[in-house]
Amino acid sequence: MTNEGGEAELIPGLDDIVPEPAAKPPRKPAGKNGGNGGNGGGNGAKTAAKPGAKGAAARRTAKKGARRPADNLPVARIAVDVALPHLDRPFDYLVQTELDEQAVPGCRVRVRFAGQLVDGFLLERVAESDHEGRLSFLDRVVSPEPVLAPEIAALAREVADRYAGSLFDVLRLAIPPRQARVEAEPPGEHSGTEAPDGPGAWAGYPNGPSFLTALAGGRAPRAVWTALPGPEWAAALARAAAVALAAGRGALIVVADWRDVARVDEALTAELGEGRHVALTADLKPSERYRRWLAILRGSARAVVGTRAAMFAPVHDLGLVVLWDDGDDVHPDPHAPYPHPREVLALRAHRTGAAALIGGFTRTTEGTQLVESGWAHALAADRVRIRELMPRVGPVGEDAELPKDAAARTARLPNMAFQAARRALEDGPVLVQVPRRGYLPALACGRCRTQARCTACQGPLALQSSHATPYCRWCGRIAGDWRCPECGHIHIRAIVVGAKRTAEELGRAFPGVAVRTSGRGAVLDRIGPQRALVVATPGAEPMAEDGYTAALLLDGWALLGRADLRAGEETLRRWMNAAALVRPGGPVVVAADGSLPAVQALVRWDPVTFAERELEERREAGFPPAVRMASLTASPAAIRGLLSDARLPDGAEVLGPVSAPASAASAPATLEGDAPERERALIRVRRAAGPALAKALKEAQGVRSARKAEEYVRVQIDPLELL
DNA sequence: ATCGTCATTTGT
DNA sequence: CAAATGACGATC
Repeated sequence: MTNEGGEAELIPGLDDIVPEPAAKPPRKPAGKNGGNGGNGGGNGAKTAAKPGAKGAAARRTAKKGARRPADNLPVARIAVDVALPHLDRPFDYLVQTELDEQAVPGCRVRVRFAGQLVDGFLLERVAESDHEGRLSFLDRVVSPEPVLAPEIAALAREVADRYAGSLFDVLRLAIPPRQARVEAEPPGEHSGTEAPDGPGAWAGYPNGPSFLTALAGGRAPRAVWTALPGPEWAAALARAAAVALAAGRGALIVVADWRDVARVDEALTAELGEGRHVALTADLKPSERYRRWLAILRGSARAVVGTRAAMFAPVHDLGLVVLWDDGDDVHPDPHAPYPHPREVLALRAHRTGAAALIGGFTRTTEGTQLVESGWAHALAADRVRIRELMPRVGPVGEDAELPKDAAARTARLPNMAFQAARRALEDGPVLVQVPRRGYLPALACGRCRTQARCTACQGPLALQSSHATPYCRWCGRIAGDWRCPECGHIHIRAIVVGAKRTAEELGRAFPGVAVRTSGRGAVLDRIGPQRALVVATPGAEPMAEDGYTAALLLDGWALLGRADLRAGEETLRRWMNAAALVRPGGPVVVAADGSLPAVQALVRWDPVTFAERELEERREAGFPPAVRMASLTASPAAIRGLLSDARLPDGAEVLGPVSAPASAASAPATLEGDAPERERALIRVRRAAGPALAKALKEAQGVRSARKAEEYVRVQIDPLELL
């Protein structure tokens, strides 16, 4: 189902998003009947002729009460739930006459596979099988509900191939567990949709109205969106969804967390009324989750907003896919094969001819790649409008003057931030963004808590292990002779730079002001217009009803100083997401050196130029997304084994293996007591070789599993953490 | 987990 | 030389 040409439907340069042009035709189009209702199906005769097998077959048939294959399309192709990569292909079974009606494409089945009963999905019914040997009958049809829609089946295969994973792993992500009781409930009825009038929040974007017009016309415009600061983004998304629905198509919106789901849900209710859309979040009870998912499957809900698992929601006649804040690191699914919604939604948009809208307040390098390849258009407001809505950002460097106020000094609050907050607190809530506790072990003077810094380059000091000598995270210099520049103390200690501690200290610096915290464990959704200090970790900032009067972005060095390829991009994203909650023109104080590119981008509210430059640098350095990477995590021996089996594409570069970053090593919760030494190798190829790389790794995994290699190598395409 | 295949051993 | 045993690999 592809679309006729439209202005925005450029496809050039789409190296890896676009699959091979046309999918290969299904092997045996369900043409004619199997015919001859004899035992054992089409190829049974050969096997039955063997003397030994004959008696056994006869016995089995007699015992099972002489099951007979269905007259029409007696062969079912089944995707079975087995973990072995080399078995990632359909297996054919016979459909007995009793199950003929229920065994519909997409239904859940149980089959006997290699001696045991396993779950499976029925992919299609065909007239005959290519399989040489005897076919087994289905064990049973779990439910005739066709939970695996054809689009999702094809998508899941594509996603599995893209990520060197297996089909069933993807299906597990795509299809929620069955709830028999919910399935039996009568489906609700819903009304049609009228076209919304006008572009609404899209009026602020020069290309906005044309995007909506193309969407309304049933075309497939694709855009990478840089949203204006403020709360309007949710309404804009709801309006786009309403336009898709009015054109008779469905809409799917993926966001990062439950609070964004709630915001978009609210906006959809305002736009569409009740009952035409559903929200899918991870915290729903399984029954409610399945109820809503079934409403989508059955076509009674045409618009969906949800977190990452919703990317596979079986929306009918998909007309629009949206990913909000595509740089958020919670988007990629933590389950194998670790698909990213940006990729999955792009594949879906392409497959179904749906429009695509990917973006946030910032611009990711991946989004920039999509624009530069011609896959999507840039959709941003003009500078005049941006200036009207953006906050007023002022950087304060590390050497900034500290306030006279003793409490504010203790809170490590630069004077400029202290004064700005004090003024802004007279009009309403002030946001204070602090890095997550334990985000980066920071060292400070054991007496006055002044940040410990490298004497050579001013970089942050850190400890390799708890009893080692501190070293500089920037230049690597060992700081053996550290002395506090403020008080002369010579002992250094780790400090907890966390929301809770900062909140206490700020409370003392601003006596009489309510301090509220939002972070891990207790995340606030929104707060009122009253004066308050709101201390939040990145990503947990509550929305303020009329916007914050000011924001303090503290400890920028901790974000920027991370040894991570994406440190700059990610820091800017977190800053902008917080700063976007501030009233137009409101002061934002960022504790970081004003000459840094990320700080400049924030001051000018220009994430696009920043991302373009960043992508250019990655291109020169050979890093994603300019190239495609895969990571292999396992013991060094297993990694070497896999690499020697893999026929890597030309030009593939193997980096490592070196000892794996902590999160990569511990990701799948292994119950084994002593962890085997985990190392990680990276494979780098040019983007065009991405599909070949995935294929090679998948095949090598298959070879290993067929050979019963006991150690499993974790393969991840596009790993988020690189350094 | 189980079944079938094929090579090897064992029994006549 | 046939029957029994066992290793291996595919798994419909």
